[in-house]
Amino acid sequence: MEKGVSASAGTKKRILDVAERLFGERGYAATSLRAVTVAAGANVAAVNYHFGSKEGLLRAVVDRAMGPVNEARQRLLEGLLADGRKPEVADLVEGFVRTGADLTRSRDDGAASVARFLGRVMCEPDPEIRRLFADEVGGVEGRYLAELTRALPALSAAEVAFRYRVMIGLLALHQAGALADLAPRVVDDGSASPDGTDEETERLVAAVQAVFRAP
Amino acid sequence: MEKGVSASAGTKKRILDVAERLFGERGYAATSLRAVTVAAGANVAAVNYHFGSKEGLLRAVVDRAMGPVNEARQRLLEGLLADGRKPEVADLVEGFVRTGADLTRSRDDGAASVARFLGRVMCEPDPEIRRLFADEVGGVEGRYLAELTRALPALSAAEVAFRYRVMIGLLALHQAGALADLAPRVVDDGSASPDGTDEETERLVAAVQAVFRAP
DNA sequence: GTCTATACGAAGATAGAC
DNA sequence: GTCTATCTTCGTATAGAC
Repeated sequence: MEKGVSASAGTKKRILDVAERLFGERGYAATSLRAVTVAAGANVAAVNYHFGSKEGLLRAVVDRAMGPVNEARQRLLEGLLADGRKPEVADLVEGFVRTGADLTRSRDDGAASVARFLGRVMCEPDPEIRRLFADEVGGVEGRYLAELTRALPALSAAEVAFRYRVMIGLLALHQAGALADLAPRVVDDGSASPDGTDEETERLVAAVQAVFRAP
Repeated sequence: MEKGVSASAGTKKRILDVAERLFGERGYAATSLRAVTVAAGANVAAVNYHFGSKEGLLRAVVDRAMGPVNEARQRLLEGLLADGRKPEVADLVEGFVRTGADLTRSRDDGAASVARFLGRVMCEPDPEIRRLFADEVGGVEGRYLAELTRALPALSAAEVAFRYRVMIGLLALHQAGALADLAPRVVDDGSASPDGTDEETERLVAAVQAVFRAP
């Protein structure tokens, strides 16, 4: 237990890494534990040992993936609320979307796969998975919803909640990569951003801000 | 072939109905042919006989479900283009979204299940399914994209295409019922619409219009 | 032609031996 | 912690009853 860097700890991490990638690529239901374990160089039963079940593995992957996002959102919200300031809707939206979308660059390995995984999980229809995800995410997200409601006194709570769901939904589709191929893409006209900034993320932020700006 | 209302035609239709419902509830990958056939009171092999394969069944269900939607969109577009008029963005969006969302009421039975099925299929990650769906839907949707591009000369083609994908994505989430529970719903404050009109659809139309209105 | 009964090989998850 | 064995369930194929 000293360090845990025996072969075992490596196995556990490897399973998490592979599961994250495969769940993201094929979806949770369509991914077999066998596919996960052989790709991780582990035995089929190792999953049951480490995580109890397939759903336990999913929960562990979600935990690990959402941790940094939740922290970033927490910090960002505290920044926006510092000195008793009243945060702007545009800033709340931008912060929320960007902390999700920027996930792609925030991890050492498997950059894109975390994002795709989370987006994919958010789109899963299975009520059990939805509940699992809501558990993990509920706390911080709820605070954003509360702040948005406070910043939009002209709108009914139901209206704000709807737009909030639109934001989460679009973010999920974006992260899942589903937004990118829901329709034939227009050939890129050379306006691709040169360095780190992602054009699609910018557009997403702008779109969600537009939704919240509506009367 | 005269009428086809022997017991057989009933079986084929029943399989389609059940598949539509189950694919919508659990997703395509997670639905077994056995679950479909026992619920339809038919034999496992009947699927293979009538549709060739599981994917053939999916294709048939998509065909049947999208037919009326494509027709409605086609008619609507022709109406907007009549007399050489140049359609408004707001009308294009409203027509497109509403023809999708109103699907719920347009079918005799299994009203909601068609919509959920289509939304669910649109969210499937499997590239083969995406291609299948694109085949079915491409024609009419492409015309809407073209008209939107024409109606928004100030925006780059890539920007219009992005917003178009946002529209499709939100519609898919809405139909899949995913928008409804992506976040804790606010308790309905009694403002529920009295008769047929769906409050959520109205909000969706407004949200998408807002996206297209952005600079 | 429609449909059923049944079988096959592959792959899945889990339990228990080691 | 790992491996093996087992039991289930999957999609598909075949043969024949109506």
